[in-house]
Amino acid sequence: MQFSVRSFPRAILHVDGDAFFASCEVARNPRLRGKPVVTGKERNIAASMSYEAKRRGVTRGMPIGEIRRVCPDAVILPSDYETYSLYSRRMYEIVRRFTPTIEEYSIDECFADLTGLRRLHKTSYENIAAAIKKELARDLGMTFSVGLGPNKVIAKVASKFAKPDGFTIIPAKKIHRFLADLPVGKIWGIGGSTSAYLNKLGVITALDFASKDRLWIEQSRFSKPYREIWQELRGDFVLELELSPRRDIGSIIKSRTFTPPTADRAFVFSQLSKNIENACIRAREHGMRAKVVAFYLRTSEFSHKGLELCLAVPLAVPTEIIKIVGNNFDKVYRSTIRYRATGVVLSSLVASGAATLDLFGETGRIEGMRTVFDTIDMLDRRYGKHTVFVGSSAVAMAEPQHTGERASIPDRRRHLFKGESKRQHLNIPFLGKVK
DNA sequence: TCTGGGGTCCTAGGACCC
DNA sequence: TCTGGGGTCCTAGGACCC
Repeated sequence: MQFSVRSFPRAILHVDGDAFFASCEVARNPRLRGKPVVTGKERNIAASMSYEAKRRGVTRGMPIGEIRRVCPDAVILPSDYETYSLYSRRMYEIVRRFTPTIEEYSIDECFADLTGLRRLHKTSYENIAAAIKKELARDLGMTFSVGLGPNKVIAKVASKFAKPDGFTIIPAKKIHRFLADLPVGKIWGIGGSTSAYLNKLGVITALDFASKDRLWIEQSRFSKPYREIWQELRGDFVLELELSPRRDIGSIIKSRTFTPPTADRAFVFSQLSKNIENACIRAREHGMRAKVVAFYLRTSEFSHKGLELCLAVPLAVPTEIIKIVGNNFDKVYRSTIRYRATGVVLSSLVASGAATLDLFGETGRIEGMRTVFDTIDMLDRRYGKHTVFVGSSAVAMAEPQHTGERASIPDRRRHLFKGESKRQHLNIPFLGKVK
């Protein structure tokens, strides 16, 4: 078989969190270290378990009752996706210290392209990969299995080769050694149906597949994804990384014009609230919080007037920002002037990760809100934006004739925040009660 | 009105992933 | 190996138009 001559025509890294959810729980609460930890209590089945729990016989999907039987001292916790996604963002940020070319593949995995970075870091690809792995463990308090290969498929083989805490380098010339004993169905992208078909054709191991020639592949009528996997198993680089945008943007602007112009204070403020909400969604998408908030009102004569506010604590929580802006709104608003637009600028953004290294020491109230809005972000991703929205934006959401939005408002748009009282219990129909 | 090739768009279903 | 829900990608086929 003819594999690539060079070891790393491209140097692709795959990083895979070990027992990620359980590891996040341990990282957050060091007293759990060394104990059998299981998450998934809210669904009554194990979603993720520490290696201590795995050694005691706990498996994915095992009912809680059975877990207690096989491992009576298991620490069983409900899933806390807000925390897991926070650790996930931190993971990406650490990898980004070494390369901007990263694909955020899933909550506990990413790919990174190290090609061309030997000069910058003045060392080999292997040493760069080792340094990334070391910083991940040091800064996150959990282990990762890391694989380096000439493409994504081989990098995946490498990271799976030794788990947990694995570190596997597969230069193109050594690929065949790693594929010889690997069942073809273990390859990323080859599932049960295709491996059954391959087995019928006499292809049992990944090496069997990689050794087939192009004519055989064409005659066997494989679709594009399988032809690409076959190429990558031979050492070619085919599957591009789907690059995830950097999160450290400088500022976020949200503005909206409405017609006709109006002097209605409540309406203008609700428009501004809606912009703040949208800007905060953006900030949280990027894992950032603002230290400075500016808002402005544009008059029907196209002049505009605004105010810049410095926050004591970096925020990406709309209710807090809306409250602060509300306290300063009348410094800008005049009841005799008709307005045609509002806008908000969030600037001096800081990464939530950096700003929250002392995350669990922050004030309870804001921390509670952060959890609420992480949950809302999750619902937005799942059910579409503005499934839930804050009370002061309700007028803006419900008046399509002013904003040009479609008139129909889906049933699941529930008004969850009554007024601006501080602590609410949100009745989110899909999740039950969320605090 | 018919024949026919070729393009675009949409949908359904299969396969696979986390 | 199974559980389960949600999402993406690809392909094939149908409808439609020129």
